[in-house]
Amino acid sequence: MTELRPGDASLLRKVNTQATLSALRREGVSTLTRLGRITGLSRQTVEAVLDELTDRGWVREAPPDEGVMGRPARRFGFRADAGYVVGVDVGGERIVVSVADLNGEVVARERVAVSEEAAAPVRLEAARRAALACVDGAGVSRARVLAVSAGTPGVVDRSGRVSLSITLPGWTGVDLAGVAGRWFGCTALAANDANLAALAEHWRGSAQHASDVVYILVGHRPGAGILIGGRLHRGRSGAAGEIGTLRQVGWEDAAMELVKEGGAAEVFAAAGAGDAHAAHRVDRYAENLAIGAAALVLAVDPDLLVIGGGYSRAGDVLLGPLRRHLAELCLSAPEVVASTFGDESVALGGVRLALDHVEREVLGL
Amino acid sequence: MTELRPGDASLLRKVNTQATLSALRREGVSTLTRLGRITGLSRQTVEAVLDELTDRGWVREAPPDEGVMGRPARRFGFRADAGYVVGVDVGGERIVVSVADLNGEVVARERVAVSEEAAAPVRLEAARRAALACVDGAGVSRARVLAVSAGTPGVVDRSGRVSLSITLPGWTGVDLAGVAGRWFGCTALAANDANLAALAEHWRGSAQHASDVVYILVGHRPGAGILIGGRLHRGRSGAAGEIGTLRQVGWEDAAMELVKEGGAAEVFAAAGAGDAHAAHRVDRYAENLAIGAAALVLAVDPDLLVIGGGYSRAGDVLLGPLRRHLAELCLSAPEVVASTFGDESVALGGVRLALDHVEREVLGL
DNA sequence: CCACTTATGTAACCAGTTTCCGTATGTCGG
DNA sequence: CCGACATACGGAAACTGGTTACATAAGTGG
Repeated sequence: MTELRPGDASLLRKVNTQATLSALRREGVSTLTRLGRITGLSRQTVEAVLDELTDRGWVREAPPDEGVMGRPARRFGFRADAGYVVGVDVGGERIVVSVADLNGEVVARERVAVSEEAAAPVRLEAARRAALACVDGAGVSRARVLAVSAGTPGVVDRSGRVSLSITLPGWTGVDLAGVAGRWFGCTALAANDANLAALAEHWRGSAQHASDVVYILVGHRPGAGILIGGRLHRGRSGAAGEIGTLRQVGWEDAAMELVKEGGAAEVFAAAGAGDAHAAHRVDRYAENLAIGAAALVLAVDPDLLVIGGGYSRAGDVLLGPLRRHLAELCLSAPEVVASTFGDESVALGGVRLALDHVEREVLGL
Repeated sequence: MTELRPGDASLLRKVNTQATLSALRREGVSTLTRLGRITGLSRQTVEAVLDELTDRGWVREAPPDEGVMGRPARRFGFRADAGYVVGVDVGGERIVVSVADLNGEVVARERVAVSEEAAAPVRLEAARRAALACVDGAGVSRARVLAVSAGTPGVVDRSGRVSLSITLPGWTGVDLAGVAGRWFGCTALAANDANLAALAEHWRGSAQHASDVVYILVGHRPGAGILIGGRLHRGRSGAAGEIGTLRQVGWEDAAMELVKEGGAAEVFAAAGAGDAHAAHRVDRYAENLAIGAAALVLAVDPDLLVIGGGYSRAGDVLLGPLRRHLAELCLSAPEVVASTFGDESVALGGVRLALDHVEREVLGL
């Protein structure tokens, strides 16, 4: 049932432009002949495509290599600085911003604390300042920002509006994408933070070789993001992965248990050091977490389960018990790994989502 | 990160062949000019494509229309009888077979009872006989069967082997796809029954306009199938949707409750007639069912929840309470509808899966 | 300075699509 | 029965995009 539109010759050019461009981006800088070999296209075609891309501003000719045999080849490079994207993590306690070029190289980061009790306008203004400061600090003209993506806890609907937030005051109903779009006057997207973190992990983290991924962002209130076939699955109302809502899962009060006496970090540290009482509490937490994780794993049957968020820093102190409980609950539990990015992952996922948008819309597929 | 292979001119022909063929299949029988208008291609191109398809045997020229103005147009039709596919439901108590042509029109059905205690070889032999009888009965040459798909309860892995069956004796480990492939000497696929039923519902049933679908096959032991973006999502080991495994969900014994005193059908009938005790028992069952359904709904956030299987015949007697309990458990519950096909749905889904395979592999995309 | 290596540039050719126009073949009205 | 009209077919020419082949350019190395 694949709806396939017919095409004339210009479709070929589109396809070949796409292929050449993505090959060039993988290579960084490359010669015509080399690109031809990689893509399987003739040198002529590659040349025509690159000429067009140069005109459009996406590609720049680089000085030829010296000291090699034979006539020096013309070299071309993708103009990663032709545009930039911004990923923003609007969290409960802090705002993290990453600015990246079109290669996804992060050129600037920003991190500011924000009160968990901050009202929505205050939080949004803090995010705006952080985003602008990050772009300005990188020496990037604001006009060259092509897309912004924001991630935040809670349910974010298809239009980028926060349709339900349990933890942040006044956050429900905020049109996050709409607001973020006005920061730079470009298109903006918004999604749940765990969703973005999952994207980041699949892009450059520990989930690179997995196709179906469940990512659980553990913290005060765990959230989850799902990748199906390497692509973000958000669901009808953007609520995919919100398994924590189910009372039977017990995610609501899982963390309460953990922070009852002292901070969570201390508990993990003590458990790691051999404190039996702390280990027991971590085990209880892991057990709670495993029920929700198992529900997601059984529903989706992913290749990989990634654990991220603040508590994931505890590493195997948390992952060990979690694996054990998960194995008890599931027919065949997938591999469980920790996130490779710390609390940068949401902003980095925002970068990826924004890049996806740019690649689709601006580069034109 | 869409990996796009470059192409030469022959790619165009492939694309346009595909587009023309699918347009022709929608139209049934059509003229060159009309197909040209629909696809946006020139009449010449359509003609060339159809000539090629005629040579390859997929298309046949039909006698021209009479009584219309102007020169009679050559008419072409898709040769739906160029091949056939078989869908088989290898259930606990019965085996259902559907044979369909390449348009998916079901040309023959077969249904035989089988004991729930039947050993695997007996069940397989019964399925084989039913499948052969169905094909023979339709007057279809066995050699023209291009693909077979079988659905069965339990977990079926990517290779079509039953990797876990709880209900059927000796069923775990059976290479269902391998066995079915020998029936007609063609490629065979196998999947979980709820998965196939979900496909059927999306193809021609109540889920036609939904993109993400959760289908729950209710019965002695409920199972679930998931469609993401209209495509079957089976997961790493084919276990996607096996939420019933989770003890907290309580699907294992949900039906026990219902059949404790008398048959399930009687309970539903009594509840429908106003028997308060029966209604209470149905409500209890619905409550149990709703927990697992909620877990799937929260994980996937589908556009639609379809309830199928034997018990779904009870209609709103079951769906009413289910909707109520689901609304309590989910943030925003999706629409809940009953399956439109009775116990034909699994076999019909098998037909669809087999057709997908034929369209992809044989027609060549 | 000459041999060698590698890339470029030009021309011919091919595949697929479209446009154009003349021709064929039917219906309809007188 | 015949001419007007409507509609579709069939072939030629042009265009776009791609490939192959080959001569030429521009370096390195002895």
